[in-house]
Amino acid sequence: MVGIREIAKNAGVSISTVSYALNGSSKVTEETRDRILAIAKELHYTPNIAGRTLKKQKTNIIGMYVTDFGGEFYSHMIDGVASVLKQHHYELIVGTGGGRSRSFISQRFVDGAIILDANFTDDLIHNYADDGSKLVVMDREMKNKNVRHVLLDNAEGARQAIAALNDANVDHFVLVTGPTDSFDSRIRLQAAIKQVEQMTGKTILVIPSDFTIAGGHRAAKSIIEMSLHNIGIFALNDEMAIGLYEEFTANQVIVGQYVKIIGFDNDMLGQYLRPQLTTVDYSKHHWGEVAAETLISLLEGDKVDNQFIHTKVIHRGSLGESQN
Amino acid sequence: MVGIREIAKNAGVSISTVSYALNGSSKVTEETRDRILAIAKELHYTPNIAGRTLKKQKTNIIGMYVTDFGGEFYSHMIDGVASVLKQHHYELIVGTGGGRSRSFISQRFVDGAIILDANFTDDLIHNYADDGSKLVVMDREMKNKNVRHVLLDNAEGARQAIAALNDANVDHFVLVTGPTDSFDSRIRLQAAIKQVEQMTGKTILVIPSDFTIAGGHRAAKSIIEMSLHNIGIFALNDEMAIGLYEEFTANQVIVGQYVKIIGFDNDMLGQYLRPQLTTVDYSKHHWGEVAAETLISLLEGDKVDNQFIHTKVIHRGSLGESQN
DNA sequence: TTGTAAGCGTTATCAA
DNA sequence: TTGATAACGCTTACAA
Repeated sequence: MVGIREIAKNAGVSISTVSYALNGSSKVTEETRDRILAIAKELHYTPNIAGRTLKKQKTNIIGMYVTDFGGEFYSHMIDGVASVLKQHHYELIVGTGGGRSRSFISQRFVDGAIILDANFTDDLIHNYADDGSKLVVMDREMKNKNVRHVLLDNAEGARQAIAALNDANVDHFVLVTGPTDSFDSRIRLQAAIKQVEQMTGKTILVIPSDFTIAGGHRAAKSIIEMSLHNIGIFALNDEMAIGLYEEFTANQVIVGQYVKIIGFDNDMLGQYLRPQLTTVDYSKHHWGEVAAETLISLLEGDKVDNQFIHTKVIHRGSLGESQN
Repeated sequence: MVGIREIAKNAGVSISTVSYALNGSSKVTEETRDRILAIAKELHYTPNIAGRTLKKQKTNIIGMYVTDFGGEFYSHMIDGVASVLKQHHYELIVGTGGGRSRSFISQRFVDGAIILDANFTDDLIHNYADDGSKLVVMDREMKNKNVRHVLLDNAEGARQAIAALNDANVDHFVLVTGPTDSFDSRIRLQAAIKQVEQMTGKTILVIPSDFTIAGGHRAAKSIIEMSLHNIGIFALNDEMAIGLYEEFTANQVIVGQYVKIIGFDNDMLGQYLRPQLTTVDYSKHHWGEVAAETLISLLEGDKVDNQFIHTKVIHRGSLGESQN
């Protein structure tokens, strides 16, 4: 490990001069700066971040916490986060709150964090925030001076889904839910029910499920047993919609005709179903960008509000739409 | 930010006593320890990692670098890495070498790193290693005292793929490659050619492509134009195989009959094709585990060799196999 | 323009 | 068993 002392010795100057030179201060002559820079390069000098952090009390690193690293879901979002942070000269590290790396927040290893991770309880987040950490949450509502939420407009998406089913002239509305402890599921369900009631007054059947493909299988079995006609299913996420497809197909129930399905999330797999899955979409990249911008405003002391991300329906055929 | 000084003041002891108590040293009486711990808790004390790092010259954090966060490919691998690191009390952070976070390595922000990221050049990795960083690479061969590679046995996988095609009694072998700068592609291609020659002496057609779905489309078009009969295609990754499927299907060429396809990687999407894609599989989770174990051995100064991960063929129907 | 020295929060050596 | 103090690598106010 070569540090500024060694460079100073080699250059025949003091460590402060080295520090000034390295940080581009105008206090040193161009000549000494060049000399020092050359020596630093020759010695493969890289600043020790621990030393700097200790002094500056700031790492310029942002932590992002996700429940797991699975799936393309997070991919675009993280890209969005990273692109904005880069512009503002922040570095991004990604971890999962399940590990101990969440302690990076309280240890000030990160200047702030973006949380989309069920491993964090609300209480824990409040504790961090009350100790002064600046946070953005993407999977829950939260009211705290040091926290902002950047949320998908789940209610809007649910209303759009119901409207789309209604446009497809279904007679029965079936809602397949996620787990009860899911914030997204609760909001989507609530908004969907309300929308059906306001829009149509038709019957609503709620099938509790769990956001998984297997959950979709089970839901499809229940639906088949009831042998209703002309039903429209709003699967509160696409994974379950895939499960529904698989089970219906196995039972010769044709999606888009006897049963109409709309999902939520625009999972890539939906494009590989036949007919392709109609779903509620939103830009994950944009969501990430907004989260990052919000966190930076928070860090820089700017006034900033909670944010919402808009949704829209992508029609692909599973409501019986004609495809071009 | 409450530190050990403040705790010391509250407890009426010196900072060193606090440090001992906090670190569970047997030098302090149980009584004072308990008192100090209680005060620390009350004050919401969390150790400042920069201070500790500066003193210990060790962070207990491992960095993992991936090209992008996309897809389920990395997901299982990272899980494998994380599980092993956890056992050894290391923390994992994940970044991409495209950003500046790769400087964490030279800055000693991480004790070691696992690299599976085309953003790093071989030279850069050598530089880090020559400066003393311990590294494991998963996407290239590398000979350096401080580096080990943990690689997929690409050659074995390619031989298995060719053997499977041969068992399916194809007359022509078509190889669809990845980009020429891909290490995986080069090894797979080389081993596949050799295996065809040794096993059969039949004709080999190599179609250069790029590991993408679009590349698969283009390759399929070339193949259709040639109107050969009874051909077996080894797509050097599954994404291209998906592209092949799509294009063949659009041209009424039935996969598993007129054309037989085997892929590589066991991408999840392969299960959604009809017939399902036969492919060369390997455990990504295990791969990650081995990489982590290798890095830890390297960090602890244990003697450790380069490692290889085995492959096997999963038969699903795209070679015309009968499915149960 | 350059140097001296204090201080960031922690650990660890040595003395008491 | 506890305390005083140096040290880790860096930045920065102040002195020269």
